[in-house]
Amino acid sequence: MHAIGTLAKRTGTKVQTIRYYEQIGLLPEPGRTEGGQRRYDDDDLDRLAFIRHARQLGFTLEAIRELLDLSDNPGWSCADVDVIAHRQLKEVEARLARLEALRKELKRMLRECSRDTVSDCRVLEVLRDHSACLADHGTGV
Amino acid sequence: MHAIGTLAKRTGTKVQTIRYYEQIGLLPEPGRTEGGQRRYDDDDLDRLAFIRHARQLGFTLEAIRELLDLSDNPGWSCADVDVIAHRQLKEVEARLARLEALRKELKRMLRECSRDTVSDCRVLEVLRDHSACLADHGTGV
DNA sequence: CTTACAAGCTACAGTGGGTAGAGGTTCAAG
DNA sequence: CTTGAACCTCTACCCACTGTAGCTTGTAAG
Ligand SMILES: [Zn+2]
Ligand SMILES: [Zn+2]
Ligand SMILES: [Zn+2]
Ligand SMILES: [Zn+2]
Repeated sequence: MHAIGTLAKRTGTKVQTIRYYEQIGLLPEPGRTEGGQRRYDDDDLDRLAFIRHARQLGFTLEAIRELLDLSDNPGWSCADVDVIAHRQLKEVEARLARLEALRKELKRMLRECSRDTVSDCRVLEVLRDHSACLADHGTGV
Repeated sequence: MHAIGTLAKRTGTKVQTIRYYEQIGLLPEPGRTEGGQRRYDDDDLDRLAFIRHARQLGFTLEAIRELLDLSDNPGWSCADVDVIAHRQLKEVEARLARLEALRKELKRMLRECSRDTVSDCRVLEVLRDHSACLADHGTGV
């Protein structure tokens, strides 16, 4: 039986975060001492470790909820699990593409700046006018 | 003189977002009609376009506030502007590195999965146990 | 000039994923 | 038995919006 602080230390989670996961139904309500303090067993520890690791891999709490549900049915096909992971991969790849474009444009802005006065600053110039910008983030203005 | 909806359409911003920017002091309070509706001039349009473009490049509203302040002093050195842009570049690069690691691990998980039952699913296995994971996201668990 | 209705207004709540603090209680070591 | 670290609940806050409810204003057609 572990106190909440032990769980926190062992999984690298803040105590408040553990209570938050309980509140949103991601962790089950644990047993309590007579005085009302939470006490966890090793299953809770494993479940929290799973959640934290999935969070580190960028899964949303909703996706994690689905994964936990699936993981409770060991005999089922893992196709659904893989669909969730694949969706996550696609999201990561989309964000990567977007960030890569931003990185390129930021580098270019900085490279082209003469480092003189604000009125000549290439960075501000590009920010004022997307047509001076090579990134393809939408066409507003 | 433009109504708020015109500004919204021309900059690809939601009407509520424009009112939000005003509320947090990023856009000045515009004039009003007798009936109380906001009316904007072309300077407001330029300022909003600047904000939206900087947002598309990932700058935070706080950074944008600084950039706008600097941009109001055309004679100053643009060193401060470039510091802000450089900071933003570093943040983008850090996120890129992190996402790249996630992408790699997600791909590996999916490649190695036998696509059989949940109990054998490689995806779940890796999520349960970081030591089966090649990503280097901290040492918690 | 009336009427219809799109577009505007304010105010407040909610999103995701937590984090911080106030103010009080309990556990465990010495 | 005392001390004090760790626990408890509750509330509010972070970012950058977004959505809703319930009302008022502006404008163009008939
Ligand atoms: Zn510059
Ligand atoms: Zn651009
Ligand atoms: Zn699988
Ligand atoms: Zn891992």
